Amino acid sequence: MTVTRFAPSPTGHIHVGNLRTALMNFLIARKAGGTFILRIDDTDPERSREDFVDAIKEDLEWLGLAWDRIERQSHRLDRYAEAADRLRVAGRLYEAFETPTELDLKRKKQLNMGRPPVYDRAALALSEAERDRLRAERGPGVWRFRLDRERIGWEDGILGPVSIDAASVSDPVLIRGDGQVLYTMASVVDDIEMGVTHVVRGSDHVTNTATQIQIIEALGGRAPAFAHHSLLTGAQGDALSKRLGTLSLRDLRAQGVEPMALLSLMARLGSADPVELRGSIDELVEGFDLSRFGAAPTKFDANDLFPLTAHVLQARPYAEVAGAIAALGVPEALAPRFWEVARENITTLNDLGPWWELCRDGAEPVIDDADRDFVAQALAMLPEGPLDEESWGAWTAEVKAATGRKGRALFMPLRLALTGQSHGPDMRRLLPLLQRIRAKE
RNA sequence: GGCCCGUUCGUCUAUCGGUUAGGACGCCAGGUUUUCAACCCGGAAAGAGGGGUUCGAUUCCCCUACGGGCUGCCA
Repeated sequence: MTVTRFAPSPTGHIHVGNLRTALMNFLIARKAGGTFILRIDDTDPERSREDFVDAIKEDLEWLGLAWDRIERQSHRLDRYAEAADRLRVAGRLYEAFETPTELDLKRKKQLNMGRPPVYDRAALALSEAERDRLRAERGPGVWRFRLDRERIGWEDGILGPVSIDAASVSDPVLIRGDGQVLYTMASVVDDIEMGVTHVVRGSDHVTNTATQIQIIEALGGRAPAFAHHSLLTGAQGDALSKRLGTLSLRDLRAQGVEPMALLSLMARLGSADPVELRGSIDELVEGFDLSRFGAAPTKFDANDLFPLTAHVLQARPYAEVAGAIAALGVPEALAPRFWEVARENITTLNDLGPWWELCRDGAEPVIDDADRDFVAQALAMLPEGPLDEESWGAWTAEVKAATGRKGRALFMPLRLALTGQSHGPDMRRLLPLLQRIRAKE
């Protein structure tokens, strides 16, 4: 049974980087017919916020990434405490009392001497009496996991064989001085107890994986299959984290990005398979292959989302946008035709508004001096009363016969006079929708 | 500074040592369309640099440069 999880901490909104992780885990579970767990990493009560939990769920629902199970780490504190006890008994957890300032100093010293900034394990040499004294003086210490100093290797689902020497890594702090359980610990305990079989996460976790493998083994668990995807960078190669403000899912949604456009891109970006717009999540599942992803940092350009979004919309039946169109104030009698006409000329649903305004209010005519007489003559021939899809053809044929103009010289001045712009929907179908023609007034 | 990963068209990438270095997106040109889009067709466009190994390196090894990550009582 394949079990994957997405474990966001509710300290902010989900952004494209998170989404990539979430999507990969989701797709792996779906493809294997397994379970996808949404695990809210809310062990830190100071920074976790309930409104972010809601926002995360809302974003995932918007995308259609349904979870089979939801877990909250804040409900599992006793499990972490129990695991910590087992590690203590096994002699793998030791209390350390250095202050952050002291640690910082140690690191700087090591760096100056050209040595790796690895915790020196001074606390391991403390006697019982010294520990009691420090505890009395400074309060409870932090609890560090004693790493076995050997090379830790695994077969990574994306990176291939990876190995890290534990001697180049500090013994990780698992429990803070105030008793707060840290990510490294909570994550491992949950993965073991929830039966997680596959973990996909960003390559910023590679070193964590090495230490977590040892913790898992110390707890008698079996390490899941790990895979680390590359991190996204901005289009210029700059770190994406600097620009996350504009790349949260909420912002993308507000900009009109369609879920399937976003998912189609994220499921393929950085992989050897081409980005193809998929119509459904099932199709995404089918075409997903983790082993096709590369290890190099991946440039992400939000602009790539818009052509995909335009494609999504062009294929969308009226029934699915009826609500959005009604919200613009388009009368029901006009709405289906309005959609048929406008959808080929929009990038996002947000672009619908201006087209409706054109239909409702008409446009300030644009008339070239050279065409002034021609346009006036043509407008005089435009029939009064309701227009239909035959009107444009009949009218322009009549104008053509009267003026001798044809082709672009015939049509473009009329388009400009009626719509105020040179681009737009098919005039034959647009004309009947125009509620006002200001050039005529 | 240490550790880990990486570097092929603008972008994402293919190539299990011998290829006219392929595809996709984007871009450009043409066709179609009264416009735009869509669609069709065509085109431009790439192996970071230097050493090895080899009959032969994009491919294997080393060095350099560059990029990303980690080096937290964050996740």
